[in-house]
Amino acid sequence: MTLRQAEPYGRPEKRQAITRAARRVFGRDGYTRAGVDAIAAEAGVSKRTIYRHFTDKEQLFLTVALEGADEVTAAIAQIMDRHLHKIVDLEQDLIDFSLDRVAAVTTFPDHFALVRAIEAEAAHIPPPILKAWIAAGPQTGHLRLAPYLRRIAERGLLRIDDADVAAAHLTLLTVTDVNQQTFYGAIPLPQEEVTRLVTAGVRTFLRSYSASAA
Amino acid sequence: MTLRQAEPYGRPEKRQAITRAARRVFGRDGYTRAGVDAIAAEAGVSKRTIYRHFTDKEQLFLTVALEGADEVTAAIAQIMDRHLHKIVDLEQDLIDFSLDRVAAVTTFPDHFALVRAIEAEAAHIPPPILKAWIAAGPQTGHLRLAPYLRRIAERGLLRIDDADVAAAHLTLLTVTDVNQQTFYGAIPLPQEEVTRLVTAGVRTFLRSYSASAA
DNA sequence: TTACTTTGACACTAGTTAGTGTACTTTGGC
DNA sequence: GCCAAAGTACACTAACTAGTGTCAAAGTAA
Repeated sequence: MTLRQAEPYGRPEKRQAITRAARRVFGRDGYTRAGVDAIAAEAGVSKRTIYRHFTDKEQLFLTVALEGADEVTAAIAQIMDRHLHKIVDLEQDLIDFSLDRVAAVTTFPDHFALVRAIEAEAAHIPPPILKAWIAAGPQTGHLRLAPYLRRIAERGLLRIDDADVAAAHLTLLTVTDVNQQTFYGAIPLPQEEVTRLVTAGVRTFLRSYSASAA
Repeated sequence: MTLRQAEPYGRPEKRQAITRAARRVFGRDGYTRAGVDAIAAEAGVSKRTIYRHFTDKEQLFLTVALEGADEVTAAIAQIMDRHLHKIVDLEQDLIDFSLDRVAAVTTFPDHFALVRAIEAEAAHIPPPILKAWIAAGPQTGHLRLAPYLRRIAERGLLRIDDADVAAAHLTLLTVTDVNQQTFYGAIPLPQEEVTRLVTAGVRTFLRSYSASAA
């Protein structure tokens, strides 16, 4: 089972149509429920073509998952740079950053619906591939956030022992909290409520990690 | 669609055999993959009997989900009482409490495998029933934890504005962190790693909520 | 054009699954 | 031992699904 196809096949626009449709249908229906016929219809492509581009329903799923993770990771990297490059008001900047990060879930609804599907399938996905997914997605988020926090700490605005732990905690207190309550966007939450959660999370984070604390 | 059957039918031990088997199979395979035949075999019961006790595969699933939530909630209540009734060393007590709470996931593996299945199905579960599930399970956890924290704060050991928020944050920093990394126990994590995560979470919580902080 | 790759339409296999109908047996209270 | 409720065995349906085979059509590059 290969993670990515080495040799490309067919017309790229067809391939893209397939992956986009697959992302949508997998996210909407989950892996098992999603039918290859439905994906073909959604992509405006013959089912036969799907099986020429991808060997398996499983391979299609995993391809879509990994490619989507890359996309989102790139988007989040931009959000980090936008909000955490230069700090004016640390609390406000962290809140704005977290709100944007949370909003990414609604910006890529298909992908995050797919994330739910992956977590559901976790027990059925071969461990090495699952690890690859974690590495491409969630883990990268932490690893990229940590250096920003470290730099902020170096400027004397935070007091951090282990930046990786701090990054994980900030994420838990904001993004994870919201995602858990909304089931990754499946159940909507009013924006004001999101702001409340994120603000509370950032404040708890800052009380714990601010430089002024003992 | 009724949440619980008003009029009981059949022999209770059969019903229990069915629900236990269903919990296991649903947890192992997920809702869609799980076959009613498999559940019947696992329960040592005729498929026909299942359909005499439950109208639907869906109703069976939801029944199992709600009943399991009650069980786990009761167990967690005990853990809270055991660790948070009288506080000796706050940090150590919170760590021990959280470790036990995390361990509950492995104590009820079938149920928490089912939790994954529920989260996966979130978009396909009728909202009122999903709300009932949230109320019976995770939410109750927070609501019951909050009073303990409030009492500890009243004794001057914590500084808490909103006990519900504090309860949510403690849970996020410990249980949620571990659950996310292990996919609710689907992927094992060495105990020492669990202890590290929980300890770090409790410390961050305490730095933020301890009475000595500004 | 020619030669070649890619795609489409569509029928088809083979397997699975939810749920039902029915006739028979078991169980447990009286 | 009687009887009604409960459970079993099993055949069956209707539907759905992953994946393949085939052959013709359409795009592409020389």
